[in-house]
Amino acid sequence: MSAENTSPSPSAPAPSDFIRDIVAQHVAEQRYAKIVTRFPPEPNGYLHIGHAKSICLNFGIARENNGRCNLRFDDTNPVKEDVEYVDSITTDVKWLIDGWADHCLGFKAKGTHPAATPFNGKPDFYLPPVADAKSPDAEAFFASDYFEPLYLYAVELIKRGKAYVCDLTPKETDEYRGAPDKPGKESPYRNRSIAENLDLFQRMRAGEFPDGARTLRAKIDMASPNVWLRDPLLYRIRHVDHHHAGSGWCIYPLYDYAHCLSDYLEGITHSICTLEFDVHRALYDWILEALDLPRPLPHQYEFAKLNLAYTLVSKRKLLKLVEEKIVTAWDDPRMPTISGLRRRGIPAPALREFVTSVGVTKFDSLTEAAVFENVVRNYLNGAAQRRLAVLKPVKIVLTNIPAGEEVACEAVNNPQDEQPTTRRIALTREVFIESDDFAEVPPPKYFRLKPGGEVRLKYACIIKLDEIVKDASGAISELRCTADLTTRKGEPNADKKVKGTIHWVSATKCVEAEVRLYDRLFTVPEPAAEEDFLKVVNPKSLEVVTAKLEPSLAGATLADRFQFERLGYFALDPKESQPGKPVFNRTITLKDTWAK
RNA sequence: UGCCUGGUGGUGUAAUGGUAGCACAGCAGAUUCUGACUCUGCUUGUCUAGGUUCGAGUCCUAGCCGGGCAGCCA
Repeated sequence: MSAENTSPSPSAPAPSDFIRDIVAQHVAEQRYAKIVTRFPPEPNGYLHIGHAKSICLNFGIARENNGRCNLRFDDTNPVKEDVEYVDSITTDVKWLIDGWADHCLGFKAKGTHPAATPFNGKPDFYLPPVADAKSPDAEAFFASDYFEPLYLYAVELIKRGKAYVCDLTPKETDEYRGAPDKPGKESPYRNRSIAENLDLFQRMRAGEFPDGARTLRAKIDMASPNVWLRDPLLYRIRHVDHHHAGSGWCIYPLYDYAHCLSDYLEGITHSICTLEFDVHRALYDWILEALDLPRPLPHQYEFAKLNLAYTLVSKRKLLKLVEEKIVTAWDDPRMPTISGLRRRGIPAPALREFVTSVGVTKFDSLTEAAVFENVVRNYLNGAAQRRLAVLKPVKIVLTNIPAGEEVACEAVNNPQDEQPTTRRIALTREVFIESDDFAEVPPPKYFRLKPGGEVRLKYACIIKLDEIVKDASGAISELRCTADLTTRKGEPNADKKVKGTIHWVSATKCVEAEVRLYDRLFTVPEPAAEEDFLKVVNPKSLEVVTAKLEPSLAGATLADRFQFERLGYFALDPKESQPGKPVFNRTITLKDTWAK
């Protein structure tokens, strides 16, 4: 990959969008010493394909500008969060950016916290220098590591008369807020003295009050047309331990308060989020300005999140699919989670290519599934080794080949390679072909095997169907054919043309494997728009078969990507495949323009 | 009937006052030892109405339509 090529794959042009335009302008005017972005997931679920878009945007901007992108857990709500998710998210991010933007990944030394350090004569907090993300002593950033500075900033806000402790109940707070088209009402606790606020806030931290009894609120404007400016809550009381911060706290900051200050502490320059946070930007700016902080302030930019046809990207709904056992787990290969896509066999560069190709705008769009499928096929077409496999076998007996004889054939590993390599496969008396590749009563324009018809066995020779043998129940037990060995490569009739070429495996030299065939999880393009998305789950999203594979597939490794010729792209299941007992997942089918 | 934001072929996206382009999808054909890939051709678009301008997808005004926002979630 050339140094100036900033795209997710070596061949595509460097991406350009309205956010990158803004960053480019800031770089041109040297507004910041270094471009620093962040990816701030809440550890309350697994990352999905929508997050992949955000990851590629944030890390992409970092790598294109010799900057950095911090992985920061936005873990301010201990009630919903868990270390299980911290681990899965870290794994997923690293997997997605590996070999592309891993050198931009901002991590810190394990266990470190910001230290109080004056800056330009003002009190401020400094983070330790970033650590090598590949070191075992490094970890991601955590908003919960900033609880102490955040608390001190809140005290400062109180001292400046810009925050107060409010005793309204949750219900009252709601009523006082008013409605979008109706101004709110000021809290009766709004004008407490600074001394009283300081005392109360300190006692909130000390644990003197029960959950929900008091909050810390910003003093802004209860009549603002933007409801997020109507004295928003900054802190709430929660007497629970925190998965990362431990047991030291019973007050926890809310998103709006924690996020902008976390960005500030980390020296983030461009804080990129999705459209629904647009109305929060005024609050983001208000908090930072109210504190009169000494260093350059971060700014928030919003883009439209990814919507993909036939898929859901709501953590709540994805969790429901797991809980209802509609899928086996968060990383079920049918899930749009990053771990599910990985398990399905989608290569990280293909995922990056896709989420980059849809672009970055403020337009709420719905991307067709075909776009994703095209990118995956395109990538795999170049990357996958061709192999022969039969999913639903029908036995063929080549009556003119003696039992025990092996006819050596040469198969191409990948015709897309500039210098394709080959391997040997053996044609034997008995072989399996795909049941779809035979029709006793063929439809019009059927190119495959039919009574009295000829077809080529790929890499081998042309065969002619002589006889259909059925068992007592009328089911086909075998097809007796004659092989024309003179049509093999290198033989006199090698160039003989037949309409159909089909795949096959030797019945005596093959290996068996479980193969999982996946289809889309939902039957409608917009499952999220359904009143009950569980009612549009595709009942046929998974089919399991015992397939016959060419022997070389017994040596498949997790990193391998295969095209089972004429069927699709397949990869070993990293979770359930065992040595000697392989399990393959179908990543995606080949395009099929043959009318079914 | 509040605030924010957006509207370019079927879908997604580009054009930053100067030839509406690209990708995917679709259709037709060529090629093919994968009905894949590849190649060729075709269909289809600036929300509406005014205005500014030599010239408007782009700027202005009004309207229409869509999305988001009223958690002690993020």
